[in-house]
Formats: sequence, C-alpha cells, structure tokens
Amino acid sequence: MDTSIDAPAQGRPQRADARRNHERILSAAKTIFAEQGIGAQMDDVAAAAGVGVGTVYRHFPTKDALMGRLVAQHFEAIIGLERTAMGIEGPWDAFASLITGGAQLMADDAHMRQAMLRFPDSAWEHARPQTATVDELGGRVIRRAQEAGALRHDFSVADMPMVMCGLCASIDIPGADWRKLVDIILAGLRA
Amino acid sequence: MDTSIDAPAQGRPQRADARRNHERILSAAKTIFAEQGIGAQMDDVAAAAGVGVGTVYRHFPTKDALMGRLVAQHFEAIIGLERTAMGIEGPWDAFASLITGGAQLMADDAHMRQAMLRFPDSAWEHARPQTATVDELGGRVIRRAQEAGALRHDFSVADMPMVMCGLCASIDIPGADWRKLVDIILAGLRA
DNA sequence: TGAGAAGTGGAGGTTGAGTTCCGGTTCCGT
DNA sequence: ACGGAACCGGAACTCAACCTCCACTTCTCA
Repeated sequence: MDTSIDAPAQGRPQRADARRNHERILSAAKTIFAEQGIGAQMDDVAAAAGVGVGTVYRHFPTKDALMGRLVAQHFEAIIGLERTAMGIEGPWDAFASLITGGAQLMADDAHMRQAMLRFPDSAWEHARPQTATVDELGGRVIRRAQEAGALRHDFSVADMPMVMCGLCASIDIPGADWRKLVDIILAGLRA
Repeated sequence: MDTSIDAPAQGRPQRADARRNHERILSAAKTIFAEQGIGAQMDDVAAAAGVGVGTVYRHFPTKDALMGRLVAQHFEAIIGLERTAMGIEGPWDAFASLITGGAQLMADDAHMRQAMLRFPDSAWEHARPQTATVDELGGRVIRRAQEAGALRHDFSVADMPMVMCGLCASIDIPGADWRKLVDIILAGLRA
C-alpha cells in the first residue's frame, strides 16, 4: 500500500527501521481497532506493534491521525470496488455490486464499521483525498444505472454514505442477517 | 411517566423534594443527552437540573443507570407508537407508521441514536421489560401486514432492530435525508 | 569505522470525566 | 416548635487515556 502520504514530503528519505516500524504500527492498529473498537488505547497499539508509545507518536502525531490513515486505507479498498463495478456490463448489476461489495467489505472488517459509525469527524479529515475519489467514481456508476432506467432517479452519491452507514450499523446487530437488509434496500432502489 | 421503578421498593415514601428532584434530573438529562449525545457530562446534567452532582448520584447510582432509564422511557414511547399503529385500519399503513414514526422519534433525539449505536449492553439491561413489550406488539403489527399480503413474508420482528439501527445511523450523516432512506426501505419491504 | 543524525522507548505529566464524601440544609411526624 | 432522618451540594478524589520528554540506541554516509 502506498505510504508516501505519511513519509516526509522532502529531505532525506526515512531510515529503514523507521519505515519498517511505520508499517508495523499501521498493521497493528488495524487489528487492535478492529478487535476493541474506537476505545482501543495507543499503548495497546504500541504493544501490538512491538514498539514504544513514543514511536507511535513519532509516526502519527495524534490518535486521530492514525485512525484517519486507516480510514483512508479503507476508502482505497472501496475505490478498487468501484473500478471493478465500472467494468461490469449491466448498469444495474454494476450498481448492485457496489452496494453488496461495500457491505461485504464492512462485514469483513470491524475496524471499518467502527470508523463509519464512531470515528470523530476530525479523523475523517485525514481521508479527504480518498473520499473525493470515492464520490467521483460512485457518481458515475449511479448515473449509468439511472440513465439505463434501472435506479430511482432521486438517488444520488450524497445518499451513499447514508445507505452504507445504515448497512454498517445493521451488521453488528446480533441475530440479524445484513444480507436481507441489502436485499430490501436494493429492492427499494430499483426504478 | 411512571417513576415507581426508580423509587425505593419499600420503606417510607420518598420525601417531596427528592421526588421533585428525581423528575427534574430525568427531564434535564433527556434534554442534555439529546443535545450533546453520550458525551454529555454528569456535571452538565446536574447544572441543567439546577441541582448538585451529588444529588444526581443519589438518584442514579451511575451514568449508565441514568442513561438506561432514559432508554426505557424511549421504548415506552415506541410502545405508544405501536398501540397507535394497531389502531390504524390499513395493515400496511399501520406497519409503515411504525417505521416512519420510529425514525422520527430517533431523529428528534440524539440520545436515543447514541443509545442504539453506542451504548454498552449494560445500559440496555435497564430497559428489559420495555423491549419485551416492544417486540410483542411489533410482532402483531408485522403479522397483520403480512397476512394482508402487503409486507414481505421473510421479514420478522427480529429484523426490526436491524432496520431501525440502519435508519438511526443514517440520520447522523451530514447532508443526507433520512426520510429518503425510510422511503427506500418501505419500498423494498412491500410484498 | 566512527561521528552524528535519526529514531526509539516508556516513565510520567496533563487533562478530563465519573464518582465519593461529608458538613450543611430541608422536610416531616409528633 | 423541634428532633432527627432524609436529602442536598459541590469541592475534591480517582482513575484512565492521550501525549511529551529526553536519555539511550541504531542506522547511514563518508
């Protein structure tokens, strides 16, 4: 995954051990936040990465920044989903794959759910560039489905977070089947 | 609203000022939590009730207990909604009023949303009796709509939390119109 | 290989929110 | 009116979590 965002923009390159630690922290943070949710502590992340807290703070100036980087990573996954969707022939199928795929992505990743529902806005700021791309590509998939007369015309990219957040919240409900909600929402979205 | 749950079960009755303060705290807590969400502080609740923190803790042993009592109150509101729904003639209209009304109830109350999405199970314990009734009445409304052939047959009471949580999460998305999601879900639920 | 820049670790400072404690006050039965 | 039980208030305690600081270690370049 591209780490250039976190590396210093100029000057001499990061030392090898620093680069290694950066990756370890990111990977540990993902696991820890997925397991313990937003309440996970920086000390835990540091321990899981086999590193001191000070090192974590050297790489990410604040907890928000660390969480933000994780959000950004997840949005990169969604961008991948969108590119795949754009390659699908049927306009409706492409759109449906976006919803289903997005839900599946969240179902597989507790951290992403936490991010969607509980991360403070301040953490989302760090993922601005990614969210912009997500909106741009998502908009295209939506427009194509609408032009084919398959998708409700009053649905827009701005409504995607609402739908995805809704699905996201439902995944954590014990004893509920989120696939049924995907089904219901897709049925409700058909033109 | 019934306060007997919080009053001591036996012994001499509460003093008049204590009873008065109990109500004031509950009412202030509702406002404060609705405005500020789960992050609201006990000191703020006390201030809004025109009372010291000590008094708040005399009436509710912990923040969880106070929040739990509020959750219970909200479920009582939902029970009211269900009774109203049972009086509506059209089986589908009755069901739709439940979804719409429940969403509206949550839209009006940030505390309820916080509770749905973020409360620890420990706080929900305080609302057990109410949730049981909610399920019982909700089940009747759902069954009636299904018997009339208006509602998908694979939908059950167990799916209600999923739908409501989904709606709930979407309400907090900035720039989104949750009424549209209600519309989409209802369209998807029609048989 | 050695100098010094870059990086590390983790004890402890700081802050903020929940809870306790107890001297003072208010209510109620006699 | 009065005694005492119940109740009140809010300063202070406690505890947990984020973040800082700096003595020490590791890497890199000449």
